[in-house]
Amino acid sequence: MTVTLADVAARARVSPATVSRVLNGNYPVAASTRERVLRAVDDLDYVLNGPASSLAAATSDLVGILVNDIADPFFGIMAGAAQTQIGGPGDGSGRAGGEKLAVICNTGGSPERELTYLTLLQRQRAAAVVLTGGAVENPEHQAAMAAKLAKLADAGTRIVFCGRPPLPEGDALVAALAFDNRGGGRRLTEHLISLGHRRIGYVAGPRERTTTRHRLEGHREALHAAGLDDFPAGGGPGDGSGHRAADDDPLVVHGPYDRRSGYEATLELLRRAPDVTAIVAANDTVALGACAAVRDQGMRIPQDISVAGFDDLPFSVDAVPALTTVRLPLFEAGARAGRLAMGKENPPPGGIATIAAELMIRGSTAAPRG
Amino acid sequence: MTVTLADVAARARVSPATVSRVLNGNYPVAASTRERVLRAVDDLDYVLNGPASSLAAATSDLVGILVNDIADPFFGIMAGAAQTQIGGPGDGSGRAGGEKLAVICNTGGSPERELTYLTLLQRQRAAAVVLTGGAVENPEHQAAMAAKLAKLADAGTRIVFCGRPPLPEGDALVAALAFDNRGGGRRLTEHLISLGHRRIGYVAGPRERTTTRHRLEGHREALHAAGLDDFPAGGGPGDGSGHRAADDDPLVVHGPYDRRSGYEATLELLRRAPDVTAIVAANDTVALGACAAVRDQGMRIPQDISVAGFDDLPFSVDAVPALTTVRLPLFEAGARAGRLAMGKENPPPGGIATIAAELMIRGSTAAPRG
DNA sequence: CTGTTAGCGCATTCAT
DNA sequence: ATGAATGCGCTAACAG
Repeated sequence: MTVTLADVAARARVSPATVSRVLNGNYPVAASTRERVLRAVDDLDYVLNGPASSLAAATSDLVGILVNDIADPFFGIMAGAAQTQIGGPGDGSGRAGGEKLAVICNTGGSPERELTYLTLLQRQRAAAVVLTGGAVENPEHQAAMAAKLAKLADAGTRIVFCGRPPLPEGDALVAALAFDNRGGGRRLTEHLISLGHRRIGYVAGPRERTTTRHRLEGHREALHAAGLDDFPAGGGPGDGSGHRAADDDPLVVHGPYDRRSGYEATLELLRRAPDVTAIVAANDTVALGACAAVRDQGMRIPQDISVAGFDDLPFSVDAVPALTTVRLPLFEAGARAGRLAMGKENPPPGGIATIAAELMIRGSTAAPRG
Repeated sequence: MTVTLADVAARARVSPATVSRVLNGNYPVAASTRERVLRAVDDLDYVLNGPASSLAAATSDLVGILVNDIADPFFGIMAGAAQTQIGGPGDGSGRAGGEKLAVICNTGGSPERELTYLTLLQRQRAAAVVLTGGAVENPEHQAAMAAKLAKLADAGTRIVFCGRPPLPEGDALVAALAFDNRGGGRRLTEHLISLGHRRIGYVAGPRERTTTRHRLEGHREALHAAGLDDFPAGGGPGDGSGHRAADDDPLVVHGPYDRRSGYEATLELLRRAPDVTAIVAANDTVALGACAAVRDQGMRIPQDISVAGFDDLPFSVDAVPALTTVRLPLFEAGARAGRLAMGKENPPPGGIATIAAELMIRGSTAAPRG
């Protein structure tokens, strides 16, 4: 019924071993033989049995890409970019040669699902795993992740972090591409301060996420430097003290990275502190919700209140007014992560590269009135 | 080095077969035995070898989800929804039980890559494949797809179409969920006509895509019914005659489904026909570009010109003014496709279900000026 | 309910 | 440059 490598060998009048060699291409084979085999493959419409070859070779051509939320373009862009480097250009024949199969796994931001996917990928003997987006800063989960990743690395799976800082104990990694969330957050708030804002609301992302913490820390650094913080700016990375401080700050509200959260948090912020003249959102999607809330309260952007986002997703430039935000080179980072996963590119020195964030000043921010 | 099922069996003092049975859970095993095995699994930190079990069982736990562009929320939402039904809720242990691994494959809208991915999935002996989004209407490609899908189906892979019409010869399919693109497009243009618009520009998607064709056909149906078409409304589905007609229509411009295309096509439309009072875009992303172009020309929306989109992506309600569009229940459709792929839900009668599109009238459309 | 026995289809030694 | 033989780790009959 199903045609196997042996069938191809028979038709090409060679041994199975030879067929295997031409298919994998990593061994010298006479040109004439190769051609005969290839013809037999086409004639028989043969498709390699992936599980069988993975079993024999003890490795598969799967590359996993873990994302928090694939419906969010932030992840979609990175994942799509990574896939361009992994899937290979295709030879146009639809025949599928030596390319890898990039598989995007949607964790929904849940630590459990993240681990489950890693186990599934481990089970598949994945060639590489790319982890995107902020990590959950829970000691237990971090330990479990470190252990799991170490096991994957042991089994020969390449590990790449993209837009996420490496794990504290992370030696089992090929490379990490970390976004400069803190620097971006700082420059964004500095911009607002330089415009004359003194009371700035902050709609933060979910707690216990590195992305959330770093962006917020950058914000507070800028406030602190300007002497605008009623609360301490928090300690160094990972000491956790920043959380308590932020928890007490009435100008900071936490919520998920979605539009609705931005809307509601902004309403709450406006209630708590009607004198805020600017609102910084954890990302562009949240900022869109913030804009809607501001408008629904009868205020204009930026005349009555400035709003800023983060990421510079494609729709941000089309917001009205266009959104001031911090651009992250998501596509480039994703592509680079893909190349690292494929071993096409050498890891950065020290295993970690920090990717710069660029302030994009547009129409949604302006000097406060009066 | 690597722990195998035999090791677990030895430690649990049972046969390998028994371990296999508790792991797969599809066979009666005494509770006490099961517990012993499970403990051994935990003690040894055993992870099933996917390739080996797929080889032996002649099927894998992979489910492929093909999308045109994962950076586009249109696909991200469907894919994410499908994955919620496929990945399983996870048992919170990170241990990975019987769940499937949903893998999202980004074709970039390229027919070759689509076929390549199907071959890769076939190679992996995927349990199911979900194809999302519009299909390319190229006879050669359609034939190749039909052949490939038939082979997959033969090998026991379940096939589900989501937001895409089934193939003409498509019998090798479990189910198709098709969006009512034509009806949605028609109602949208009817709405514009009822508002008083007579000259309506249309920014269409790429040619040779079912989605593009159906939406455009709906538009032209509405025009025709109102006696507003200078050109024939095109024949029935698939006869291709609609294309030629549309090609000659100065009020229709084709382009990719992205913001930039919307911007440029709108400029072109405005140049060709300065008297248009409304612009219908192929989707919301394109509509955003159209809005930007309209504004850059110094015109106001909707006072000077109305703009409408399609899909009702999350950001559309936050556009200013909020975008009139056609809502497609992307999440629900994706989830249903996921359930169909898992065999959790029965296929619709006749194998195909049409999913209704709902007109969302918002601020970006209004009556033309006097 | 559990153990025994055979392969699943291929990549790789080792020969030649 | 090619062929022959071996085993990857597991599941699925088949017994018991």
